[in-house]
Amino acid sequence: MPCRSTKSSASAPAAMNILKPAFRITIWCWKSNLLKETIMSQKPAAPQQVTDSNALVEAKIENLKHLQARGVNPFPYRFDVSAFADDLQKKHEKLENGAMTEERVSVAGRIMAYRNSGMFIDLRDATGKIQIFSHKQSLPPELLEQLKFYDIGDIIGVTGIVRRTPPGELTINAEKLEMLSKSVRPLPEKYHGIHDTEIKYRQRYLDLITNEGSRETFRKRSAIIAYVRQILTGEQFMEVETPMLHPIAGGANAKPFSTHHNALDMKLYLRIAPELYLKRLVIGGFDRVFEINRCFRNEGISVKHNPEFTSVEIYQAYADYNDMMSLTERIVEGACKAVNHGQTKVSFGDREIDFKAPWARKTMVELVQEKTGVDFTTIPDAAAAAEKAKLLGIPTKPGSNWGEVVEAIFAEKVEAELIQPIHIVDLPKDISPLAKVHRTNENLTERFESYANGWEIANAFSELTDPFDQLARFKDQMSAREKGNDEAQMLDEDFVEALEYGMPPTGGLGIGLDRLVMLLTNSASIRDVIAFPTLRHVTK
RNA sequence: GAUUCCGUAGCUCAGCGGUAGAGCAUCUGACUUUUAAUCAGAGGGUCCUGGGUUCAAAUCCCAGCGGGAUCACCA
Repeated sequence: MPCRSTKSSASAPAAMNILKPAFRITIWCWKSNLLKETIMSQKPAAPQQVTDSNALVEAKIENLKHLQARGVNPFPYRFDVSAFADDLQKKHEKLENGAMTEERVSVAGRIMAYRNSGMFIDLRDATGKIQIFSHKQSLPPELLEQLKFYDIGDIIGVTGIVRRTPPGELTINAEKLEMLSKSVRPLPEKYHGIHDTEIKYRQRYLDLITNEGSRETFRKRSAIIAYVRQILTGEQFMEVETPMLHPIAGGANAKPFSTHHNALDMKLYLRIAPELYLKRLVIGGFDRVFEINRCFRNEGISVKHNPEFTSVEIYQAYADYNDMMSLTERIVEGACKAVNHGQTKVSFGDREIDFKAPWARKTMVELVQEKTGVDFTTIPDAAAAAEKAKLLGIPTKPGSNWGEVVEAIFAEKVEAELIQPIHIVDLPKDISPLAKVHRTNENLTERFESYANGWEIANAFSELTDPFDQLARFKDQMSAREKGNDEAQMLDEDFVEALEYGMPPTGGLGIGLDRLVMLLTNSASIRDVIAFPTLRHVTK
């Protein structure tokens, strides 16, 4: 807890005793360390109240009091851990059943199971599980006595000798036990764990304590992000941070969250994309930058959408969208191997997806033609294209431009069938205001979106570097906004000015990391890969 | 936002008009090389909330709250 005040007090320690407990906390903040320790070493108030109570809680509090009565602090400060469960399991993999070692270790973790009146405890730490054996042969009588007051859910430290029991369980023969934190609430059922999705999301810690699958998902999420960082820094990309509070919400077509800065009396938006700031850094001379970023979009929540989500945006000067395709493949294939035992194939539901590079590449209009038989490049007029779409059974919004019509048909007819990884290339200019016009077709841009499992997982362009064209595109977006499209982009004149100083030809790439984690962990919902997904607030 | 399904003990779930149930967890005791430990016993409920129908509602109907799924918007 931050202690911001340096103010000292002349109050004598003795005076503290007459203060009510709640008031003491306030005072802690301005005390010297010495005085703080004096206060903290005082016996804490008898713990009798939790936020709500029942017989199960009371039973644990009783055990806590028993420990205190024996002089045990149920919430001590530290413990010297010398080994982790999984390391021990691996190290002694070949230890024979019934064999002893001479290795004395100290482990710490949560009691997950308690058998034979505590003689056998399953202890779990961050890496895995190990059994603890408490017996009068090695454990002093007073500790054997304390063991009665240990409960499932308590966090304890254990020191002892590693052995393997005759039935084959790697075990520590406890010579010393130490209560490290008393749990006063019952853990969920040990066999089934937490199934209630609401508890899983609102009290993620309970999900993590009880469900190995959830722990594994979040470990893989971390490994995937670590891999992305590793491959990019290995290729001389520089990790940077750009603002999350934007005076203009740019870089994507989306509804922003808005807020207000009091001191500046200024409206600010939570960023919908870091794109325009990252490009400013490229203009500044950082030729290869990336940001693993949280974005915020004030839109619907679904199995694939959370209001805040994580992506990585990458910019590489002197590269184009072809380079970005191969970079996408390197990142995704490599991340897949990193969490999938070196394999490029993963199961997702009843599907198998193979991320092995190179991926297929097809243009958007080509795929639309494959599905509908209509070559929309021969119908460049928006109204005629919309008419054709209607004949295909896909109504478009009135006033849609050509690109929006093509995109709508693509979304309706093609998208869901893009199961194996594929780059959809050369998207319409109308829907790509930050991408460079295609070098051979003025209605298209050098932009691609990568799909897998029917989901967009990456979006990239040869970045638009021409300030005159960029200004024109922004103006088109502005007129779309005026016509009621509240997701059209805002005009960012400062960004155009930056382009006027000269931006090198640049390839830019964004990858949705939550969706990538979903694919690589066989997770059906984005809420299963975001530790604390956005939920409605509930007051208990 | 629309449609639809769900909400019962701390957890996982049965019950679906007629006295509120099981397993785990908890408590008491037994046992002591177990591993979803076992054995004997006990306690534990706002059946999400509020209305309604009925002799009788956890159960049927309506509304609300929360959650899931699908759709729309979107990545």
